[in-house]
Amino acid sequence: MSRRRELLEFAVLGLLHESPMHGYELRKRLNTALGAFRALSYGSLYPCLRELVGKGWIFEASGEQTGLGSGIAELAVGSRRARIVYELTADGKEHFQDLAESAGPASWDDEEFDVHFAFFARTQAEVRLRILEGRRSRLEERLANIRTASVRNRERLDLYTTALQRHGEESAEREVRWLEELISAERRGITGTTGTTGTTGTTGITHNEPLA
Amino acid sequence: MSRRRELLEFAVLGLLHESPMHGYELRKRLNTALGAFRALSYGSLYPCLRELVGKGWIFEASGEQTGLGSGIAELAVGSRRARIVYELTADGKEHFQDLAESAGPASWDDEEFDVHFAFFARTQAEVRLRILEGRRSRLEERLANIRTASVRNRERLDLYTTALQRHGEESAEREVRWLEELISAERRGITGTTGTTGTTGTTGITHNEPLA
DNA sequence: GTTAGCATGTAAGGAGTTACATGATTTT
DNA sequence: AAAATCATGTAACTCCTTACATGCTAAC
Repeated sequence: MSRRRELLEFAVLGLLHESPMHGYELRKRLNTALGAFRALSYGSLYPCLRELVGKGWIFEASGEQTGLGSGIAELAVGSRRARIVYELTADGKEHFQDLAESAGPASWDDEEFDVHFAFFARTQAEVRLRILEGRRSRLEERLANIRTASVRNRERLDLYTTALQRHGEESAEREVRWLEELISAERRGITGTTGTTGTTGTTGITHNEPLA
Repeated sequence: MSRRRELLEFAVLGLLHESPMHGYELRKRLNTALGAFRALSYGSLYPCLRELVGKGWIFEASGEQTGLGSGIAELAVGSRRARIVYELTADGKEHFQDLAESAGPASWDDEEFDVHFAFFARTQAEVRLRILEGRRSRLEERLANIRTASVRNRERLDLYTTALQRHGEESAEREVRWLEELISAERRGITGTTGTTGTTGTTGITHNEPLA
């Protein structure tokens, strides 16, 4: 199973952890809230949901919504089309915790980081710190590369390339600062990241069309 | 042909426009300089090169590098492995110009924008302006979405989600400012974007591991 | 009355990554 | 002497997007 697919499963479990949802809504949330899945198609989502059901991590619950709370799934008798609402099972919750707690080098990547971060509220403080630090050092590597490159190229580049390079450098710098604030807040045991003054680019969030 | 593949072809033509290169180096440049192709594999690149040759946009030239300038392709007799150096044909140059000049809504997307921007030096001023403006309004849409969303959610979100949202918002704001500077510089006819003070996130550059 | 949005799916096809194969050369 | 890097390629497998099919409901 591809890393991307695993990430999708993780994200779905995370969203369902907040509250039960049906596919359509799930997709909307994934498209808007998480940067990684802008442009996720049903052709990806529904098969994924089926698999999660098969694994016993989620189950189909009824469509409570509109009229009569029939209680059983499949067809919401009265009103709109049968909405299949998915809910986490006990196993699903457990599996989600495992995933949230497992932070490796892959988690420092753009997409993974965003998803992990999105579920920080349900992640252990210790793991949060590890992820934030891993992410920071990843960005610092990048910064180092940019800098040596810009030294190496001295004058050789046209103005636009230079502007782009600069832009990237400053973005990375700001994100490092942002992370540093989060890290020190985390170290103080203060989850209250109220200020969040300096921010930046690569949380990938900029690439989102947030909550429509 | 997928949009992504077209973008790759565009990027390859653009890089070869600067100077002839062989596949291995081409890949390095794509992985580092252009954000869109971090993690491009040979399995994608070589087939792409073959197709470009087939279309008559590039051709295989000799591996001048090490020893004897044999002049003919295929095997660099003396030294290292036969390096196939690719070069643009006249048709290729023309086609590249066409692509560089064609700016539609797709060009406002993250990846496309980055690639287009990378070749701005060989793009008409008029087109540059159109792309920058398109990109800006795209980002402004996003900003509007973020803002209405954060109003809608008032208090409902945990601290991390809020921090993330904020971070995204500020990133987008900075990039808009960056674009604005570029746009006004462009309007003044001054290509000299010397200052580039305010920058930000989503040029996607932050997501790069620039020039190794 | 018609368009747009809600809601769930399937099938086909393309596209790209992964993994493998090979071998020279430079660095450690 | 080994390991890393240069250098080119192929094949299979997987995955995802695209497009289609269906039908209800709300808004215009």
